[in-house]
Amino acid sequence: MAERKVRVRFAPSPTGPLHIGGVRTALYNYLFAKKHNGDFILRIEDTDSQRFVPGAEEYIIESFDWLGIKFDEGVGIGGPHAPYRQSERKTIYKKYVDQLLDAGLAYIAFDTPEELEVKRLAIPNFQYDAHTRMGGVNSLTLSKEEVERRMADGEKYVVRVKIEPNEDIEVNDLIRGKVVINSSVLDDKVLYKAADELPTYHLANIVDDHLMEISHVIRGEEWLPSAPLHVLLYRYFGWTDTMPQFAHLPLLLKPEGNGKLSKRDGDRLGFPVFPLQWKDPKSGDVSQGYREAGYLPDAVVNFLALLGWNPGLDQEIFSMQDLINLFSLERVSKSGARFDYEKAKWFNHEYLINKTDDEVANMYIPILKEKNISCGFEKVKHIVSLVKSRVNFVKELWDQTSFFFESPTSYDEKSLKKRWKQESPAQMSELLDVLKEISDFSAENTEKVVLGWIESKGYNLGGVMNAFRITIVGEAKGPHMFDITAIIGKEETVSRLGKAIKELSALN
RNA sequence: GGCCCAUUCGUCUAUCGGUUAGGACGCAAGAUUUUCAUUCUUGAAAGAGGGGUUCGACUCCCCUAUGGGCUACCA
Repeated sequence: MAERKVRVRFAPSPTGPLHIGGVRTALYNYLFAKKHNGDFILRIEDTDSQRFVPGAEEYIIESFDWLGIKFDEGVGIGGPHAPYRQSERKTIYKKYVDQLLDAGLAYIAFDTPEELEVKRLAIPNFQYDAHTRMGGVNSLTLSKEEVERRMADGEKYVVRVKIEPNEDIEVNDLIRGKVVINSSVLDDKVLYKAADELPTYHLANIVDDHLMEISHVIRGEEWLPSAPLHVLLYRYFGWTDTMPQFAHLPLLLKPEGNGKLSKRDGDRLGFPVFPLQWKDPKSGDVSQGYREAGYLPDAVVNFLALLGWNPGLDQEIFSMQDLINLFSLERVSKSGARFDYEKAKWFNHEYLINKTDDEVANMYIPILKEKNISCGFEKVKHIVSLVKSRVNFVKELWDQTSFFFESPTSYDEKSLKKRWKQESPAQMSELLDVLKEISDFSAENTEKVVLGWIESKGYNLGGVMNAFRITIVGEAKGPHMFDITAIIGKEETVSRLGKAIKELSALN
């Protein structure tokens, strides 16, 4: 095998937001390219003018930008094989369609979609192939003059590949090994539509991969059945020497139930299936995105990388560079992977606790601003350091820290029942007096004084501290009590305690 | 229906003929803690079924079952 520069591509169709499965496909392509010092190309396959959705292309680019997956060439970047948008390559495809036509490897067909629909209904397992094409309206059954007349009249036609039956076609898949399909089960696929002067996926894909010198085609398993058609096309064009190697990735499946992961699963089970939030331009429906849900891009990448691939190590946390170093197609699994949202959350938690307090504070400050809370950076940083390990997402921080900024407006029932005792009001009153006398309100000093007081009185440590906690936090949760009091300060501590004594005394 | 692909704990997976079948998420229990968490320890939990091949199969082959994909003038 001759040495060939690794060049791979991600070729989405701009028909909507990028599905998380597509993101994984792109990620594997990226990892493979970088591992082999190759190029990663973004090609937009917009050959279906009917399904084009405005904004989808921008969405795709923004998604990869967020995830830190960089393209070397393609739409938005440019490169030696521009243009990278298939709709801008019409004239290129036309030339290759004609080449096939001239060689007798493809033919022109005038059958309308309606006529074909009738046949499909009437004939079981109907497909346009060697057995049925002579019953069609095409350049094989019509005279040359008739074909020319119809074309001159502007009649809409398509170009179909002519597939010879009874031949076993081998596809060498890097993940699955040799896959053999008999050409008789293939149909004469449409390669080109005169109506919009655009090729279909199959033709455009082969021509572009060849022209762009793609060395490996890494795509979803849904393409496996048409892979034989693709190797046939390489053969028809005489490009077998440089035909890329194929690797078909297992699909991402629903977390529960049957079928592959879909947009609706996200809505139903309450998790994003798209990298970024997407607002459908037609319906106005908004779909959740990982970014908006509070995920860290590195966590998403790490999680996705391990969904269908495994380096064979016990380690699970990998940086992008680790993934690049370790990645290999041989270690991609063959069976579909069920999407596990719980594990995705765990990955985010791991990445979050590995962020510095500075980084987390910077992510948290905008959320505080939204709540009209202004607080110095150092103080936010201190608070974050105390509770960071408790959350999976930055936005969950509010739940764990609101009492640092606002005094409790109510007291949690369950906590009261369990921790607010008969003697609590009296003890809290005494504590109030003790606190008022403290001048150095640092965590260390306050703790020393209060614990000393508890001991001298012979009170139960847990009993006092838990009641105290309820008066300050509003419930039985949160970090070390004296860290809290030091942060909110003496005045606020005394005020909250006094207020709670008043409100809670009535209970007993 | 036809064709293709797949099948190890609930989930993601390791194992590439010989292991007490390993790890992680989740779950449960315990420890730590002034609370809640975190953390730590421990536990339950798997080779779809049936035939072969072999001294020996999770691992190789066949059948069945199940799951998935494709079957458009969509990608």
